[in-house]
Amino acid sequence: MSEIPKKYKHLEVEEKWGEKWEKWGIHSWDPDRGRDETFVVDTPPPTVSGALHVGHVFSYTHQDLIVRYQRMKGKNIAYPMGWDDNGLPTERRVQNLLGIQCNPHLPYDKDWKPERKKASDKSVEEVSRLNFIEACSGITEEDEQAFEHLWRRLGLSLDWNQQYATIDEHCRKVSQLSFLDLVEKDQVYNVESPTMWDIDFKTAVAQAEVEDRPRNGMFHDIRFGVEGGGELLISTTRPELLAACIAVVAHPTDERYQDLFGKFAITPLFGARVPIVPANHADPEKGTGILMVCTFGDSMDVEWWKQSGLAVKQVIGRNGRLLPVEFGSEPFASIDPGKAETAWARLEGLTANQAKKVSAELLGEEGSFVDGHSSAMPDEPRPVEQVVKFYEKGDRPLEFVTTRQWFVKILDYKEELKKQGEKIKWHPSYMRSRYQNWVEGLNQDWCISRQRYFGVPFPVWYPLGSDGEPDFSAPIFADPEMLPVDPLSTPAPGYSEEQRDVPGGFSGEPDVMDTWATSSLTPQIQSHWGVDPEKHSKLFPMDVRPQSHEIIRTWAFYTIVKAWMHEREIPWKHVVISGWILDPDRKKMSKSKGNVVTPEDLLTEWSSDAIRYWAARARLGADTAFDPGVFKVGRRLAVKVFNASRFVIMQLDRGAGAGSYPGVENITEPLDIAMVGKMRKVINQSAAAFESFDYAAALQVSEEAFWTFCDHYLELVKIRSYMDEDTPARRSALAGLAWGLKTFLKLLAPFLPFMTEEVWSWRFSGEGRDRSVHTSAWPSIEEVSEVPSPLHEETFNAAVEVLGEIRATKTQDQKSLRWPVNRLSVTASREQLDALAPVFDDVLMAGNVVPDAAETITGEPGEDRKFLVVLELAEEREES
RNA sequence: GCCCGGUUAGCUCAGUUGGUUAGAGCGCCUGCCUUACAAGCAGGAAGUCAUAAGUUCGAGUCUUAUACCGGGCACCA
Repeated sequence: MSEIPKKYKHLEVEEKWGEKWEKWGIHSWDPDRGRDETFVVDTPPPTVSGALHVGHVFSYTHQDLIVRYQRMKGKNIAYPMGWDDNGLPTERRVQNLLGIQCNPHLPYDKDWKPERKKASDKSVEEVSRLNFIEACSGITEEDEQAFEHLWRRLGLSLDWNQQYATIDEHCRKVSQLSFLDLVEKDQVYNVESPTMWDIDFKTAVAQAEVEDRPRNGMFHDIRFGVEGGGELLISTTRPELLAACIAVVAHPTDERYQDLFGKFAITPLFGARVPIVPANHADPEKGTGILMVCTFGDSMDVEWWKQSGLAVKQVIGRNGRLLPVEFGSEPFASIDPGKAETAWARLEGLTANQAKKVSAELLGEEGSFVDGHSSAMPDEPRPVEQVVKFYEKGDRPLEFVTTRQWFVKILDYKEELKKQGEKIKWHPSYMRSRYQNWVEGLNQDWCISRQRYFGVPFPVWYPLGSDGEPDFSAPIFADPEMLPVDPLSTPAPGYSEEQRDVPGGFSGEPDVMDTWATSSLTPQIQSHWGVDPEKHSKLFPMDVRPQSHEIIRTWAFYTIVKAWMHEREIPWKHVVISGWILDPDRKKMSKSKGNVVTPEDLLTEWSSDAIRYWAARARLGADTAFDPGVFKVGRRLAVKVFNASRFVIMQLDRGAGAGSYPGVENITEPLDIAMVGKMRKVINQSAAAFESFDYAAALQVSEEAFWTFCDHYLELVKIRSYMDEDTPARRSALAGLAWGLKTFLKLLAPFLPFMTEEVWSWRFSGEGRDRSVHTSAWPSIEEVSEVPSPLHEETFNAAVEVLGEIRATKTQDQKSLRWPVNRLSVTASREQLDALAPVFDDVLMAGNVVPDAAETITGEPGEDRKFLVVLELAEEREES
């Protein structure tokens, strides 16, 4: 039996329990238990190259609350930790930290070692692909350690034996298996077509990674000639794409342009002859009602071009600069190639933004092919508010560039995917509509290839013709036994390394998969789909996917896609969505706004339990303010657990001897019975809340009951438990205290894992499951099935109310609460007095009323139906 | 334009199927060293439940509309 400390030192205690839990292995998944008794969590793998954020603490705590409850319910918990280290964020971080850039044409240098450079050093070193990948791996390892340290301090009950990283061998293997399975099922294809392209990262991006940003654009009215005479005026914000114009369109019903349909327009500057045709997407209300279609200004252009059969005029290159163009022949035919070339000479090589200005100048000067006008711009450009698509991590607008990419077919399956969403339970339920909205709005297949280096390679090669050109229509796929494979270091099946990149040989696919192509497989990764069928059957489909709402359209959606395509299954039964942390201005807290607080500092200052309490108060899905006021309340609750437990255990040790406390069969006194009666409700409500993932409601009901237990029950039972003789009354008090405290420690254990474990260890720790409060059985009303129900429902409240009146009188009289009462009379209805009678003696003792100086009077209840309490305080107080 | 949340005390939030006088904590004010806890305890002040109409014997709760805040989707020459 340990000595009970007087003060709580959270840093020491938290470290102690972190180590013990690890040593005991109480968070480990047991592979021998069946699916039915297992609770499986699809833990979000954080982007390790991002900053540790208080938002992480918030949402990971939510998962842990649910997990800890399920563990106490006896479930075998599968709660792994994954790290999302592959992909762009890591590449960016490595480029910045080490000042390196990948040049895939350089050979591997085995002597090269990554070194951090000084912030002032702006130089950039080029390294080979493999050196670059090594550097990325090194940096992510450091980052992962920082996360792990925070997770352990926060008390997340993760199974550290079950870890994965999205770039590790296992994840590469599963990702490639997934790809090959989709090839087999004919759900992927590669095609050369216009794709959204980030000109800075020089990679394709998927629809889900695109965000709209408002921008101030300029409408340019441009004068086009009409073949056979006449002119028309189109409005555009992208004059720099004029050379890419392939047609001019207006709405089929637009009166103004009926005569022009079927004719050809002549573009200014470049003299291209383009058809004038009707198109439904032209809005007569907007601009001049007639517009140019370019390859490609926006997604409408792409769509219209696809059904037009016209050739592409690509003028924007992969770096966002205007490409060299030869005028005079298809597709850049011109009625005046010389003039076109002169104009283009001033544009070629410029960025889109620079070209916009220069184009306007050129148009204003001499661009027109219309008789009687030298200028092709009758008016100055006018400002217009527009919305432009950006890659979510990018700084410049996306362009549509024609490239060869791999796609997963999702557009064909919108209905099926919506149905999958309906089979899953969303918490809160309204989050389902975000998923449904997204699926309904899909307009592109899922582009999974990225022109990056630190990612999972495609297990694909292409045969080279005698001309050395790859045949993309006949890709060579890896055999599953080869996985994971890097097609740039391993030759294609049936070829030798000498045949790489030579005519008649083969060439490896240089692209890597998008991060989401891997993280969409977290259930399959954890369950070893395709690798270990038995393990897979024990872990899949999973129970719960915790995540935040901004990645419903990516992580949740793609995971649902993969589970459906591979096995026609839902990946998990429940999705639980955490909200965001808002700063006091109600804006999302983010690194860029500079208002991020370091999580480690918070834990040090307030204790892990206090921070967990704050997170636990937020309902699922609700955005929550960063509020130190709530940390304080959490700390107060933890300290209260500490002090109340000290008191209860001191009473128990004194009255019954350390460790051998009276059991619940001794609970015979009406007050104690009434306390048990109240607790039955609390136990039921808390469990019901946890079953529906509403940890916040569970906390609320347990917390409130605990304060009542401390402020009222402990006060009322105190004097009886002080008694020196071993009477049934005292035994009942001690039994009530012991059961009550133990029950509260369990109810609060998910929220305050450190404090409750600390207190549990003083006297309640036992054998087997009872070694830790966190593996002990969740409270059940079965434990107190022998304790009778209270005779009156209101007994406990009556005691609290009358004692409250006594305390109020003393306080208003500026006397201490132990001040003696000489006389007391309580007037109330028959019914109220019946409720009070069994606990009246406890009330008198707690109120320090002189024995035999109290009376109860049956009368009309007061207007407020409260007890009418009249008392006379002692004049003097004896010094003790 | 379509869709989803939210609006309750100065602040942060509860408020089940409609049911007496709308709750808690923080903050504020007053008092109290009380054989667990001053990191405490007791008490107090403080709300036109965003607005309007409706349903009802009765609305914070249900319906409709509006306003504001936040978010999602679509469109965006």
